[in-house]
Amino acid sequence: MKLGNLVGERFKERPSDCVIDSHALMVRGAYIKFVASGIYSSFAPLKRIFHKIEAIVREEMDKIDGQEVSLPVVLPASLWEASGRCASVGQELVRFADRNKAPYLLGMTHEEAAVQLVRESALSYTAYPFMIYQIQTKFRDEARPRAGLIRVREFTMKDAYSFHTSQKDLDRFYGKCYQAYQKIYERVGLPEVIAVASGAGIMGGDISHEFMLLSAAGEDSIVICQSCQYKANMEVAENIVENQKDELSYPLTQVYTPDVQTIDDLCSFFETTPDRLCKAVAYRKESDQGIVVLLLRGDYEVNEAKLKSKLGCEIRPAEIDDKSGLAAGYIGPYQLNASSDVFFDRSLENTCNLICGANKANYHYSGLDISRDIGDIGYIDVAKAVDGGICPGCGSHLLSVSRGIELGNIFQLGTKYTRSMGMTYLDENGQQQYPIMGCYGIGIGRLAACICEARHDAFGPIWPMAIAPWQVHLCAVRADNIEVKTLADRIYSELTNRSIEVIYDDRKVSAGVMFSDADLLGVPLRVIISPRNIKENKCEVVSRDKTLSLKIDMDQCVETVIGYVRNGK
RNA sequence: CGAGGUGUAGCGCAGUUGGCUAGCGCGCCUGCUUUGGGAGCAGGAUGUCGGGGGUUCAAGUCCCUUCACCUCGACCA
Repeated sequence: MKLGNLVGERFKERPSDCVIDSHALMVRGAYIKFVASGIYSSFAPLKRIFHKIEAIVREEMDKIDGQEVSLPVVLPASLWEASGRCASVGQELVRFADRNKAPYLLGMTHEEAAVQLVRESALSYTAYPFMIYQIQTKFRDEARPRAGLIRVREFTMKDAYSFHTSQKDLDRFYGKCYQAYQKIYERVGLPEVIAVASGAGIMGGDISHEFMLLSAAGEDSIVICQSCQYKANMEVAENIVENQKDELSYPLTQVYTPDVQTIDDLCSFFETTPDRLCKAVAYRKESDQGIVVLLLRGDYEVNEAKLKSKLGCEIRPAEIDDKSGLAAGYIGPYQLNASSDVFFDRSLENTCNLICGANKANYHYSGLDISRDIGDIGYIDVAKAVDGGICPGCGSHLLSVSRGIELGNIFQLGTKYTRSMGMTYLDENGQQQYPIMGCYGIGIGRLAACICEARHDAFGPIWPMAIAPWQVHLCAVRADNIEVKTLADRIYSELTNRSIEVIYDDRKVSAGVMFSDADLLGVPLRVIISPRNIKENKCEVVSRDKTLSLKIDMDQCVETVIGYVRNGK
């Protein structure tokens, strides 16, 4: 198509509310148009990118025997009541009533709808296994959309659901899907995406992986071992601490510490380091409003995700008042008010001579030896893994913590949904069984944004050939020159006739404008027809990533370009 | 939900202790000149100053209220 007809205004100034580059470039290049917080319309270039990504996703899903289906966006609330999620999921689920006041909701994930679709169609074990998938709009009323297309409320997602008659078969398929995902990220131009072990979140289930692009703009923390294959989301990363007890355990001694509350203050007061402190953090459980006190070594942070899953309920930081019986800033394990649940983190195992709060204002203890002073207690793992920490996989001290953007996930769901929704089949022995499920998601828009985030320069995105909105950007520099125009028109129609996707710029604008717009559109191959080139009977073929720049004879132009396109240049 | 910030033309912004017809750059339209990295000159169009209420002779500016958006946190497949 001709660039002059492409609707959408490109401009050079960076929009003030864009924090990350992919967002700024997508606005500047007229890929997206803001509609409301976390809600965008897409212009043609982005829609074309979506089509290509979706085509790749479809191919890879079909290769592992996926069947594309379509599930509704609007679902009756009763479907989610059956699984229990109507109650368990919070405000991100949009609920509304139809004209008859019947409750409905907007699908944010489709396990229930998937089970509902196939429930009566797979009554015999011979129907298994199978996988259904769809590519569809989801709506999640996120508390805080951000970063352009990275975190939005309305988005397109490929979601897939597989059904199996044994854990072994689910394991097998899970592995195939894992590989299919890696293939997808490779094909769309992000081979550096890694898989990390993750938590279940609202999906429920056991084993799960997230596919992550390491990026400073990421919202997740990822723990990676530099020496083995261990990779995990911070939410589930095990934290291992190996302490050596001092030879001498000093007696527990109360010390007057006026107005010394923070870790920093304590360290300077006692002239010591945070690892010699026993820190206390208090939470309130949402389930019964009970207080939980967590004790951990002063140089570690609480991993609230791990704590939540240990407690099995939501938590929030406890506001410490008089009623709680806790002395804010001076909480310690020794003679702690017994009305709280108390947990000791692993980081305190095998320690002595610690400093801790004395449970009364302005006093601390020194010389704490937990096994001597508190007794024989169990330790749990609720601290955040740290840079340089011990790897649970290989035991090296080579853990590093990075930021990452989640580009997809795969879950083993077990029978949570089939059981709650009464989906059964008869096995070889005529026994009624619940199928075991897996589910697999990829956000299409977020993937496009991440490709832009990972593949751009100061002037615009550098789209990989496989997903670029067009394959070739044809520039007729000085289109007012009849010779240029005639030649460029001819090249355009020849390339188009050979099924090459060409965006053709024959506007009567200066070269600067033309090239800047081309940079913003990020098309991988650029062909330049200009009076200067025509004089030598040449045309120019350059790549957006600047790795290729050649002048070739005009009559070889079409073949050369087609060659590069086919090679995925 | 907590804390902070911003709303003035399509975009980026200025607008002082309230004061005349609300400006600048980019973009847009017309004409002429230019033409290999966002051209020059001349002319032109475009504003409920986020909304509502108030104070005042007078409000973009002060007060109250409300909405939207952004950032950090909380939350989150």
